[in-house]
Amino acid sequence: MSATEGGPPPDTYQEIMEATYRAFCEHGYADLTMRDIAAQFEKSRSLLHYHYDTKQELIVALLEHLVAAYDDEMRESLGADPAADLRRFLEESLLGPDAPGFEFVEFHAALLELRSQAHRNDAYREQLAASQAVFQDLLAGIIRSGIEQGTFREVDPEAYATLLLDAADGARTRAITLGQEAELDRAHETVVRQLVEPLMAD
Amino acid sequence: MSATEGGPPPDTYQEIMEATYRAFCEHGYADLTMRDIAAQFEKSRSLLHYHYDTKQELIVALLEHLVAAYDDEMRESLGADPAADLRRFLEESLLGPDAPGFEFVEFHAALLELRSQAHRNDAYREQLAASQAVFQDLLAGIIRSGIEQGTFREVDPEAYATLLLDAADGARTRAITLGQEAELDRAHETVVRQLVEPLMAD
Amino acid sequence: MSATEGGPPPDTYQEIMEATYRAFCEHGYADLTMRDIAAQFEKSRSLLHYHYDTKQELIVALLEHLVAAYDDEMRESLGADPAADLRRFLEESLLGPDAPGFEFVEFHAALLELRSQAHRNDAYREQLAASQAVFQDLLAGIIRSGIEQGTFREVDPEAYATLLLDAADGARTRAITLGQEAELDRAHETVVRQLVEPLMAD
Amino acid sequence: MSATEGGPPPDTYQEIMEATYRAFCEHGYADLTMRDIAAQFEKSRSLLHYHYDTKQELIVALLEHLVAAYDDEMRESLGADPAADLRRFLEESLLGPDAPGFEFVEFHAALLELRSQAHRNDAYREQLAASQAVFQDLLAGIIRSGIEQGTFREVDPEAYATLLLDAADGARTRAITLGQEAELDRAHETVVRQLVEPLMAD
DNA sequence: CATGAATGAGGGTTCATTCAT
DNA sequence: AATGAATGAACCCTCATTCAT
Repeated sequence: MSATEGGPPPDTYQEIMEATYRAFCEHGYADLTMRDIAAQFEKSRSLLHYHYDTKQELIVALLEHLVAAYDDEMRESLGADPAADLRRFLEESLLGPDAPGFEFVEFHAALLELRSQAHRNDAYREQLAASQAVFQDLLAGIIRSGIEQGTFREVDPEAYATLLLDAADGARTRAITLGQEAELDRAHETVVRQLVEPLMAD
Repeated sequence: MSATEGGPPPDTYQEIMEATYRAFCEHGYADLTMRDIAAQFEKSRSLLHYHYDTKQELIVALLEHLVAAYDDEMRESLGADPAADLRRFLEESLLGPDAPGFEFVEFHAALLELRSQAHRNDAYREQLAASQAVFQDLLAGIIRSGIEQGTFREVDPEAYATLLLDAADGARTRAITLGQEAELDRAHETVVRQLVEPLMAD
Repeated sequence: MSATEGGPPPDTYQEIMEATYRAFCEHGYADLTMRDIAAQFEKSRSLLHYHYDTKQELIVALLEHLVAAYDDEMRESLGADPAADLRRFLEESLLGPDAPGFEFVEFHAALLELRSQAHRNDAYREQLAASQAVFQDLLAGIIRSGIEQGTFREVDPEAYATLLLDAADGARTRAITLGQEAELDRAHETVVRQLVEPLMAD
Repeated sequence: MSATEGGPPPDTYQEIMEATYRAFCEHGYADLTMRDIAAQFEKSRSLLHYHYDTKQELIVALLEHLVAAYDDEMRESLGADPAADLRRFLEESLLGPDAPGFEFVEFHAALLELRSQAHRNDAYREQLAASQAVFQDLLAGIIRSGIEQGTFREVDPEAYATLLLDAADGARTRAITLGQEAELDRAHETVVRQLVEPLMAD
């Protein structure tokens, strides 16, 4: 971070995050240039560098921004019915949120590009690990609740949560990379049948 | 393809594929330059362009090369015991083949970078779809055999094969991108317990 | 100069000069940025521009500041023994003043960078010419005294002063640019033997 | 050096050196950009980077080129009369060579800018030290010859050569930085009177 | 006086690709 | 078949300076 530390003023921060997000979805990560981001931004390209010394720093800031937003949203979405929570989560994860205007495929496509760089990039890796932990904790919590309620049979909540996330992520990655969006529906059905239903007690 | 159409002479072809593969594993896909590939190649950088008009064409040739090799290998690996075949496949998929010198993590890390480009790149997408089909057919075949033998309970072989591949791929992606290689073992255990064992009849 | 014309208030002026001087010695002239100077300054970067419209103006102010200080110091250092004065001057010029904490090499290295810009920069050139005149007058005065006293043989005081300054400056430049600080001692000896001793009457 | 090592083809090498030299004299060193050099070059800017990886490498190549040329020229210029050789050297050094079209002031001004960077730049420093050694050896050789012939009185040839070079360099630097080209003539007279004439035997 | 925010004009370098032989 | 030479389009980033408060 530059500008004597402290980050951009709130308005500008919002504008920058939104511009970066739009450019991220539109161009993906690999081909994303500072010019692309600036083109989505009302102010100057220099100002991006004034607040974020490097392109990577800006991208990391976007990740932090998104992770924080996810985290907030997740906490609110918990209901009293673990089975319903689980289903809702998988729907959002594979079919996308209802939110209109959310570019599910574009965003996840770009995110996959970024994730593919994480193993060589400490800053990205940390943010992605945090993001993963948010989902993991949420799902494990739901499963644990279900077990305690007697709704779910006894499984290792952490391991089962991971399995669900991996299966959903693998399917999403496949559908997006191969351009087979219809596979998202099929995968959703399969995961529900083979991983959620067997989880129900009795 | 350029140069009298038909591809390089066999020796040169081998050298180019090997050089490209080495550079691919070493630099990943995103940062892979023609220079990097040429550096692994005894002949000149220009010669790469003589045989393959564009960088993308060369990468596609590498993918074709790899897919063909996989395909051959897969067919030979089928045994008479579907449960054992399944286990072996998952081991190779998550823990890597026994083959010494195979850089499992590096290769899959690079491959993920490439896959993340596929949704915008028809040529990559086709090759990756072919590769996916090879695995899909193999696994579905194993499952179908198991069902016919009575070893496995009745499931949709295609859908179940996909689920297994997705779960394994999701786990591999997670382990590699987050730099948590130990997770490969844990994921392998979970997949066997939650997806292979429940498949067994009785 | 900006801001109601007349320069910064005395305290701020001192702080700015000291900050500029420190940055000048630390970074040299060529790589000196307003950021570097501000980093040595307690107040903000903008304040520098408030008091000095341009970077060049600030550097010129530093030169004026230094020349004035030299001038004062020089006048006080004159003694009654021209030969001793000459020797002392050459010692300071080539070996550095006794003053601890004076970064002889760093300062002269930076100054040389600045001098190398003077032929295209009127403002720098004027300040450096003034500085040269201070030394020239001082040395010529010493020599003239020596001749009048009969200590020195008859030479053109102005020309001989210039020769001494040139020889010392050439040697200092050589030692600093080539990183051969030991050459300063050798050059001092040579100048004394070949230019000071032959000056003595008899 | 890039381009599989070995340097540019001779024609291109000449063109690059000449373009770099012209740009060096025209813009000086501090403000010299790769674009400035390319503007003096018939071919593309990229080609400069093809043969010389960095700007610094190109500048070093120019220095090598110039030092080699100096060296050749110097060896040929030696005559049988040490006093005449010395005079001729000082004339060239302070008044410039007869060569029409040689931009004495511009070149030395730019060179001074570059020399002022040498103390932080190993590559420059090495080249400049080599250049200094060429002059030093030449002058010391002349003086030694003169002593052996009995033309000059006995002095330390190395130290006296250095003194001559330093005095000439100091004067040239002064004249150029202060924009007082007339001082070159005066300095030449003074050096001859105070340093060459006293060197003559008897 | 004093500041953080904001800008525009470059500057060096990289890279896939093409050309000439 | 094979090569070294050459190109042009971009890209990230830096910096002095100005603006609004």
